[in-house]
Amino acid sequence: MRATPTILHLDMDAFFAAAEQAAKPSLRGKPVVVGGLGPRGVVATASYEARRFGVHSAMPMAQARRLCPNAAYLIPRFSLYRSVSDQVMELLGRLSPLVEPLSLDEAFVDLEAGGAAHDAATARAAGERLRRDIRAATGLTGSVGLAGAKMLAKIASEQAKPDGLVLIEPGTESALLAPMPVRILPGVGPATGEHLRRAGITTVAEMVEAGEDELVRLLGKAHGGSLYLMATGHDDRPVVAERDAKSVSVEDTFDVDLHDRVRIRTEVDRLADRCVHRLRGAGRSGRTVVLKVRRFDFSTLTRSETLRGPTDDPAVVREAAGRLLDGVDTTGGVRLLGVGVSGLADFTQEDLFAQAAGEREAAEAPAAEEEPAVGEPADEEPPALADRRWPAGHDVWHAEHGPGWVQGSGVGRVTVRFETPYSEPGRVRTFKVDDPELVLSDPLPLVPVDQVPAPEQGDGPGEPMSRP
DNA sequence: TCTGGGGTCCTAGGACCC
DNA sequence: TCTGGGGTCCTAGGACCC
Repeated sequence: MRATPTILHLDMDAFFAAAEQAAKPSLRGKPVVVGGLGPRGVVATASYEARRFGVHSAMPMAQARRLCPNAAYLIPRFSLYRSVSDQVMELLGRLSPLVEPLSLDEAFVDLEAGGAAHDAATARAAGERLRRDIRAATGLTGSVGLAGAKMLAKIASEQAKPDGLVLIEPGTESALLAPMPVRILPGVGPATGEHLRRAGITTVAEMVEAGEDELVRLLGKAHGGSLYLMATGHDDRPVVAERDAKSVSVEDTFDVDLHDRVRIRTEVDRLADRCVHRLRGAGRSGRTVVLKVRRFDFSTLTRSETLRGPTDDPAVVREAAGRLLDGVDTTGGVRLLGVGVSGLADFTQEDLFAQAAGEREAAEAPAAEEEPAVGEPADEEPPALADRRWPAGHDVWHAEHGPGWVQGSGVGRVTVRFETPYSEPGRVRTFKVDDPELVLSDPLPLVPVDQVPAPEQGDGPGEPMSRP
């Protein structure tokens, strides 16, 4: 806990939904819900317009549709969000070398470490300038919290939402926290909240009153102890940049439960391959393989196996996952399967081969097969025109009408709205799904590249996304 | 049409070693 | 030979976060 409010927490407002509204003028001011569109999808982000209908993150999509039938329902486009996030993180990096991203849309910054602020006034100025720069570079709004500790900076940004800034003056934290519900503290979720409620504790003040020993008795040593510190406003956790990932995992929830043992096995194989693909993309290998199974009744189990040494060999991970699956009863059906690798090490199989093989005739060996980039489709035949998918919200290009996005598709037709981030709301046209004039395209930058203010020094605000 | 996907950290018991 | 204790690794599950 420092005496100056120089820890900054940035949280972008309704990030995925706001990015879609920036990309699609016809959706601005309207309810937008981003999430999984399948029968078991959930809401990732709801725009503020949709929140007024009671729609919120993690809500089943079916429930959201009942509450807000007229919203636009869109599939997440992570490539777009990642590129906007890169621009935002680049702006944070100009404030300080100590930037700790928490997700695509959230980060802590230690302003003091970067010399960007040394007291409340300079911290506030830096926060306001950051908000202006983010809006200029991305067209989106973010909320800023400033305080002398991480926890309080995060609470401040929450209070600042949307599109605001809140600074908590050091010395005022205890009074501020006292009346708040226990759920405000990071680490108090549904279970802990209920636990505390049964003990008659509903506010932060009551946690302080209960005392450390009582919280430890109720919640355990580590959890109780750290929550007592939080409740009393003590939080000395430093801002730490760039932590290495400790595990990599992939999982799929199926539209309908799987019963067929052979099918379950092939899905596990595919998940193992996807997991290894991501692992290798990160230049890592791992020693422990984890299989996750969620059954028809939502009960979830994991089985793990630790190998003799780290691997990034898909066949090895497939076989380990397969052995683990052999020990799992799947009668009744399986709704989710997952494969993960932990115990990560910093080398890949290629390194091992290179070491083992020494300098053995690189020219003689066939070149390693090129892996497609993470998130991109493998090197396959392009689908036949009639088999192409038109995901809702995806950008397209039409030879005659230019850039637009998929508003919907079905019964052999695809509906496209022709507009761009910089245009007026556009017109809708409908085409056959096999129209050769129509192709999927990459997202456009939310702000025209030539209008992004140039940085004072150093690199530009990230690569502009490619145009079709 | 009930409940995603990607992570982190903690606890607790048993094996194993010294 | 019997008994005890501590440390580390592995496995499984659960809470929490975005």
